[in-house]
Amino acid sequence: MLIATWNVNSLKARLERVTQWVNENQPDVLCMQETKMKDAVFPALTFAEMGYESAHFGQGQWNGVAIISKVGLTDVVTNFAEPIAPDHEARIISATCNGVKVVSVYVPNGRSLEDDHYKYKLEWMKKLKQHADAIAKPSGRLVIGGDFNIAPTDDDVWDVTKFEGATHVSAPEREAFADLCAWGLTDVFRQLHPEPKVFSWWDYRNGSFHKGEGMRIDFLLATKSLLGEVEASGIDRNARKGEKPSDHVPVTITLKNISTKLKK
DNA sequence: ATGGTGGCTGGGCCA
Repeated sequence: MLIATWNVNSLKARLERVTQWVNENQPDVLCMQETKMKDAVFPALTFAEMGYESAHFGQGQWNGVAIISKVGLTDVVTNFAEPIAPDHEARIISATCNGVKVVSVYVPNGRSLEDDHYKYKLEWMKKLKQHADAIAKPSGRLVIGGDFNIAPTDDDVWDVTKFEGATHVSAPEREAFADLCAWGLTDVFRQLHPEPKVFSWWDYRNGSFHKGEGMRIDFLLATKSLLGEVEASGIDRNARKGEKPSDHVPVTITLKNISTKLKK
């Protein structure tokens, strides 16, 4: 079972790149973020023709998250699960796909350490942990995929000295991420790939991709009970090349056994 | 270089 997460930075602008990547890689489940569209224009039919069910939680101009699956998609929850106070933006959607609880998240950026958006980000991370608790037990089969807008360690940033006083690397953000993991989640890519300076995002500006100036801020976090089934994890940096790329690339994990039963 | 690029939009915000 191949699960992927990808901040597509506008599904309208990225649809051709996304369908091409899906056709080539055939993920069983893909979490998307920043679809930047209303539910009414989400291209469900396009994905259906490719064999995928889909669920989208959009708001329009900004944010928007989705899950597409070809191994079943049930129990869809938009926004945080009850009784958590709902977010005023479309940043989280959950579903069950082939016995795995899958959550697609777009964690707030934070903007700057002084900004109210930064407090909102930290609060949002607390609520994400509550959400995990509401829909699964730490012993359960849960994967949270998404753009966390947090680089957990200095190894996840090209040059941390460029980030003094900035978001994404601050101690409170990293503590919030560590707290979420301490609930019972593992950053699967990091577990399998200890090497530093492997990134999932590069700024469009300044030729950042060409210069290797990126960050690893997109993750698939899995509960312990799934770790024994993990065969592989990857970051497809090729997706940052070519015409009209997103500034993020897909992150993937492969779980053994549990999808083949559904495929004829 | 107080810049740069890209995606909303339709001027300026957001990332």
